[in-house]
Amino acid sequence: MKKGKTAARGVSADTRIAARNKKTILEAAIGVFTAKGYDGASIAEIAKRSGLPKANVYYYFGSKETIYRTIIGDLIGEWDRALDHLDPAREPAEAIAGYIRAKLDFSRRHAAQSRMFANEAVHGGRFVTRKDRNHMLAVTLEKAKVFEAWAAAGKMDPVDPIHLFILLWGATQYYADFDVLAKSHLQTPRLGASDFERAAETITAIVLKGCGVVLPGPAAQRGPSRAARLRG
Amino acid sequence: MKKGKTAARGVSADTRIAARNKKTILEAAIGVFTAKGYDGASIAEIAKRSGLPKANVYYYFGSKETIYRTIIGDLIGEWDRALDHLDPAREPAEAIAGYIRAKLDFSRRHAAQSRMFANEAVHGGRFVTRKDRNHMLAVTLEKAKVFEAWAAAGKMDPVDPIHLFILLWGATQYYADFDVLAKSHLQTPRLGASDFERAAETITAIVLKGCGVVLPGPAAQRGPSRAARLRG
DNA sequence: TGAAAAATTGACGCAAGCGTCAGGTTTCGC
DNA sequence: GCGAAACCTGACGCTTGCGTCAATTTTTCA
Repeated sequence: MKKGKTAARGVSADTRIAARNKKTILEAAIGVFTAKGYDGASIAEIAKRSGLPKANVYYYFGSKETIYRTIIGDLIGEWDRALDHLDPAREPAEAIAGYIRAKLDFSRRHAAQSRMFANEAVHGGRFVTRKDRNHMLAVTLEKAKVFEAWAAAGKMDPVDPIHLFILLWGATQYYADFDVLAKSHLQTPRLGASDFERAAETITAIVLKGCGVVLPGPAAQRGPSRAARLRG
Repeated sequence: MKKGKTAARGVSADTRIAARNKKTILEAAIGVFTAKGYDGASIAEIAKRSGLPKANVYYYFGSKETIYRTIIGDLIGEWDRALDHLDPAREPAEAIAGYIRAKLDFSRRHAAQSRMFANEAVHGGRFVTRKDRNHMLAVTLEKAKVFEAWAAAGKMDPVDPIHLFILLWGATQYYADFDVLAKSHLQTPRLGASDFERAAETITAIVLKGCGVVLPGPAAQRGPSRAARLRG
């Protein structure tokens, strides 16, 4: 849009100073955007937090929107990592458990970005590019096929894969996005490793059993997965 | 905080005109807050949407914060309705199924407020009063006890009740809060009744089975619930 | 070492937003 | 009908915020 002569230099490789400053600015921006939302965030505050004068922030990023988009774009690529766990070659039990744990772990380590993304989605994804949108859809559909393949192989119930995804996403995001509520419900001043551990156990247990996931191999424990233990 | 002589008249009963205008303003405000967030919303826009001059908005509500708090406060009371389903006297299968359905239904009918609340929570609940906070916690703990009672009675597995709650909340809120993502994943321009129906079926099936909920009565237990079929 | 490129910065123009106010009009109770 | 209360509103003061600019300092590298 804007293109002042001092606008960010786009593609050319960053010098060491540029790389450092950009990183500093983005980190500060994540904090401010997370706390205030897009509209509520001010460049002045981002500048103050990063210890640079406002004009210098504009030197590296042409506008507030550019900073925001950069962060969102960077983040979307990161979700993929957790999804790698859903590999069709693996057994669903360990794959799904791995995904849940990775997703929770990511939410915990990158709580601020998670909240930023949640905020963005709540407001309709104004700044998510068509490309990012398509990427997310493609990945989702690809992984949905994995669930279907497992079901076809008799390794789990034929659950609607998209809604299952939503359930997994919703349950795991909660701890980062609604941190303040989770802390209240769990009556702790801060969500610690043990809280996430317990969350992982609970979600994993319910989902695996709820989807009738068959435990693999010679493992003895197979629980009442398939044979719904209903009284006769 | 502020207390101009023309501030809202607080407790005194509203006249018919006051009631109508307040309602109009709140409805307009919900739309604006939902779209832009607290900081992004401007009184001018709320005024324009409600067809009243800005000064008139200030006549009824002393500040932006007052409007916002009013909406949030009104909403919190509404969650309780869905929770009424979790009555310890009922059988867990139908109680939980009823709760899931009621929660999804609420999310669907009050999507804007749901998103507003999500936004508020993401930003740390700046405007949720201590009282509202305590109320939510009390209600949650009370209902957690219901799950525990069912488990003690052998009607379901001893699942961590708080984390189960979070799973249910997260899964059901998703459709309202992250509407834009859900539409993308489900490849529909608009979430319709059938989408919510399918969501309810999937979540209910997974959670009931996953928590080992025993189906009650002599009624023939229909296997893995209504096994969700795969979409076309 | 010296000139070009990169980086830094204080100050500024302009727009939008919050909340106020004074004075007018309508409604309501009696 | 009439006075008081409720309601309405255009205009204004003041602050915050986005993005710009011109001028200066620092870094790079040939």
